[in-house]
Amino acid sequence: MNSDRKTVTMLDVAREAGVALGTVSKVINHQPVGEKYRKKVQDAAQRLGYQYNATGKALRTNRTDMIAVIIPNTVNPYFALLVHYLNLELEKRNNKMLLCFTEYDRSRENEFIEMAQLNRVDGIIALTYNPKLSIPEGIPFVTIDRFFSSSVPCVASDNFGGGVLAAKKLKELGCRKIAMLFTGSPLTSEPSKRKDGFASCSIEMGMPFEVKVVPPDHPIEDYGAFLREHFREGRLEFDGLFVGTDQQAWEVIQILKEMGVRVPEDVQVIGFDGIEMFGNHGYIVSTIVQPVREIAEVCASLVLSDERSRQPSLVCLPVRYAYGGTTRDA
Amino acid sequence: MNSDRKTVTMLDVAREAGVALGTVSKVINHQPVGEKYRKKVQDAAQRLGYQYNATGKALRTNRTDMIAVIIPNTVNPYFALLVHYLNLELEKRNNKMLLCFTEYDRSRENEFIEMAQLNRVDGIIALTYNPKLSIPEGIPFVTIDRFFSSSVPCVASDNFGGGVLAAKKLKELGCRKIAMLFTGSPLTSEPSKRKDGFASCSIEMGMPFEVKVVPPDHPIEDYGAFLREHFREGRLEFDGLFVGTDQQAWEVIQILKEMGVRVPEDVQVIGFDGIEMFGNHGYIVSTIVQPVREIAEVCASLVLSDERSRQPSLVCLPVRYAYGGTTRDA
DNA sequence: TTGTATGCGTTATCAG
DNA sequence: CTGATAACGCATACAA
Repeated sequence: MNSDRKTVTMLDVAREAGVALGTVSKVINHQPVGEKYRKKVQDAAQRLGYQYNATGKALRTNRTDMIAVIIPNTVNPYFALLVHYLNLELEKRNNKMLLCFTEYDRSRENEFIEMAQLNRVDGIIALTYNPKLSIPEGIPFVTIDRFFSSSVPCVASDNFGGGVLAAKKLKELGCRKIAMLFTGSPLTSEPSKRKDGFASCSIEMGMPFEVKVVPPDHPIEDYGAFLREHFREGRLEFDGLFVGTDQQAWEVIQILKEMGVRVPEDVQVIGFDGIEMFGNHGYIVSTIVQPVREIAEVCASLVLSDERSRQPSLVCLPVRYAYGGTTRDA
Repeated sequence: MNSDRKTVTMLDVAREAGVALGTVSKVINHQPVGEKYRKKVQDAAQRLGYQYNATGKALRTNRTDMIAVIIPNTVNPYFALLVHYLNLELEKRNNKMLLCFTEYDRSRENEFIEMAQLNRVDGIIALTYNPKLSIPEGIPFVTIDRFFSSSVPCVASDNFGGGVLAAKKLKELGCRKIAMLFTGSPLTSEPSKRKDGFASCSIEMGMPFEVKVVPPDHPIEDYGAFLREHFREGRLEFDGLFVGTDQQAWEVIQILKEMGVRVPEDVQVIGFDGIEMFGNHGYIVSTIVQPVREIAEVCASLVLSDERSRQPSLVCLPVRYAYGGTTRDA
């Protein structure tokens, strides 16, 4: 019964097989080796129950085949979807994923970056909120939805175009006066362009509109207050609403219900993100859908790319509109 | 401009500080060291921009402070919540989380276990579906909802008790004939006890009941067929339904709506899990709530425990009932 | 092609 | 309390 007396190393396998250590390494790593040797090594490895040790390789090569993903959490369905596809794309490229949840804590964001470096991850993909994020130099770093500098690639969907699309769609669906509700982060992030596109398009179309930006702390209460201000004689001043995210759109709809405003009869609502009930049971609101899969693919591809120079500094991916029951285009 | 010419090591710091390598290691690891030496080392480290390398430590100590979590995905809200709390508890104990998504693929489950071992994780927490899971010997292993053997700790909520609670609640809410819809995995898993508790309690209470178990492939279609079989003269035979999971309960309710059966007026529905809309906006159905936080806590605590022997082989955590709009106890 | 020897950065032992 | 030195398991340049 010699169980886990001592861990079996490549050297042990080499001795057992009657070959040299280097030969074993080559067999394990699928490098060209004489067929007889290959078999001898494989047999010996089998006999001894040899198990490869990735920490040795990591130390030697300074590569871990591991990418750190830094994200607020996975409870938010959009983040869950993003993580899902990121994992898929990383796995496809033979990389592991080290997941770090920040819970929107800015100091944690920096701590995780530090931790990831200590653990010698091969790269970092980050969706963060700290405007003063300390982005390391020597390691591939890709951000989602946050532009820091031209040397740090940022991947985002076409937020401006999404805002334009929402405004157009509301007009097309017969709206006469529309509003956008947006929660503004202090950091001018890519998502803030949603309101810019909305405003720009509304002006161009000659559509009466309003944009309400509220601070990130209590968005829903502030949205409620705004809506009540514009609610007179049992009627909402707007017949079309574009809300910054699907979740907020859903929350706004709850408020509207309480006010006795019907959706989509009295007011049509469009959100942003493309969240589906349970991931595949239809959109929870009419929405501008982010191309999550493509975003993940570009992130993985960029962070693992050898070409560190001459990388695009901002990648914008196209969005699309989808019906979700809160507009009148069934 | 000497940027990343060469990575700074403890030896470099030792030389710069004029002390020995061992001393540097002790300072870094907060071991007792003369105050003067400590300062010298810290200054030198600062000056050189020294950065700790965890791969060296991993090789030397064979510990990575990393726990692998193996789970189908994070798109399912219940899994998302579980991962959320697992991460919290692991982080609290100074461990990193290596997340592996199986997408219910049984061979992948085993591959991830293999991968985790190669990477020398300190332990594995797994929620899997392969009855022939290859559980390694030399590494702490904790399962969720699946009992394999008394040497592999399993953490689950009190599924039997949850089934009892659901039956009791339905009776209490005035039901006269009830049914349980359950998706059975080929592996007799802990969750299957939900139906056992339901049946046992119904019998004891003298409540007419039925249990419908369908294979995991097309649960919803089969549920629909079952419901239509028991739908005669515009009326459902049951006035109370207990469904295996919240998601399935939600899907069943969609089917009932299409059939013209009103919830909760005509039939009351109770699910299982305790899924909330966006994690904190109220339960999506009336439900038996799993103590997710406690499950995560016990998992983390068990997998990191030194006492490998004399660990409980099955930990059952208490559930509770919560109203979610699909019963008549508003 | 195969074999040998060295070093990756850290921890731990053991003698001062 | 400090300092020199030997592993940990692997990859690779270089010699055969």
